[in-house]
Amino acid sequence: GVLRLSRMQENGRRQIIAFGYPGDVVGFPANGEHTTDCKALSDAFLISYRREDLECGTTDPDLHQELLQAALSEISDMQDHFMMLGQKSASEKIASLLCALADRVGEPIGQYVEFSLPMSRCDIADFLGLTTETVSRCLTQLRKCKIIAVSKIHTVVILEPDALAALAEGNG
Amino acid sequence: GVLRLSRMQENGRRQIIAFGYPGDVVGFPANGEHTTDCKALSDAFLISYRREDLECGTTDPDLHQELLQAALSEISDMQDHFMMLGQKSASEKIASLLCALADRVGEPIGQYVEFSLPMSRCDIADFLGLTTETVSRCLTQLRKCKIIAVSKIHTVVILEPDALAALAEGNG
DNA sequence: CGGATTCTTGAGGCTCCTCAACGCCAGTGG
DNA sequence: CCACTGGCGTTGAGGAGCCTCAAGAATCCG
Repeated sequence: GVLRLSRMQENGRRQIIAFGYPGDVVGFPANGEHTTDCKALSDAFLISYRREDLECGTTDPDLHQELLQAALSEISDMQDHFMMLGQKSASEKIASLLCALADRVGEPIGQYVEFSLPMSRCDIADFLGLTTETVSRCLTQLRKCKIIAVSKIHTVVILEPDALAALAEGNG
Repeated sequence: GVLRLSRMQENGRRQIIAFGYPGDVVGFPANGEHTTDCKALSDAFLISYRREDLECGTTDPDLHQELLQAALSEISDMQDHFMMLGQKSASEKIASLLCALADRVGEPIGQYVEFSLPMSRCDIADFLGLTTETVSRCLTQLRKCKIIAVSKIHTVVILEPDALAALAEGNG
């Protein structure tokens, strides 16, 4: 299923670090400490590994190797996320997220691409560094421009992928 | 010395991913691709490793292990950076950065802590997702509040570490 | 010194946040 | 069946914070 990885501050502020989709490796520890919360947004199937097996490279070199590759891939994804958080406007952030999800889990329906958003608007907001109101406004704006359609409340159809991609890159 | 790791977009927008200080491991590849620029802000001494040695865990398990630990630590640091980019105001971002640098490279001078900022205001801005003007304004505001002092233009003295930490956490 | 670059400061505007109200839906209990 | 409730999403009005644009200091370098 889909996982939500988040981190909280004392003030109650929350940042969603990432959404975990099937095939992702999650739960990287730092100094033996886990600093993130993880919640399943839908029924999920997890495979767990024992830390000793992972940290001691000698027992299973292949597994160790896979873990390293997963960590490197995670770093690269996080760098993309940085661009989004630091440099993009609200509508660009929304467009970027929709594009990324379409590539990741989109399914062709007729001539269009459709996917579900199992996370709430609030989750999206905390992921993108926005508020739920802004997320909602940007989505309705995209609807009005006929770039996307929202069939069910948590299901999005991409009508104009090129326009969406252009928006995501800041060329809208 | 100090390194600056950044990533560019086609539009000319830039995001500083991290500043590399002595002891840091930098240059994690993803899928064999390097997607970040790296520039030395001061004379720097680098140790390079051959990729084959790193990727093939069998030749040197200890080195491989160290690399994994470095990657995990990097992920943790990046998660902190997410909190900053997504959830904090401009002055909170500046305070957070100054706190982090003080912990990392601050040197006690008399009863205060001092350190140098080898990066330009523009670099700081692109690191925090702000503009140079906003960075400058926040710094002068901190000066006027007697929380910091700017002796030379790239040298900061922390006068009130507690106040700075409170600001960084959003309790200012 | 002169020129270039960086930093600072100011005025004004735009984006996004805050606060608030309303609609929709599901669950609950009478 | 309906009223009530709470959670979530949408929409609006207003304002704060940050950006844009611009000009003036400060610093660096030839």
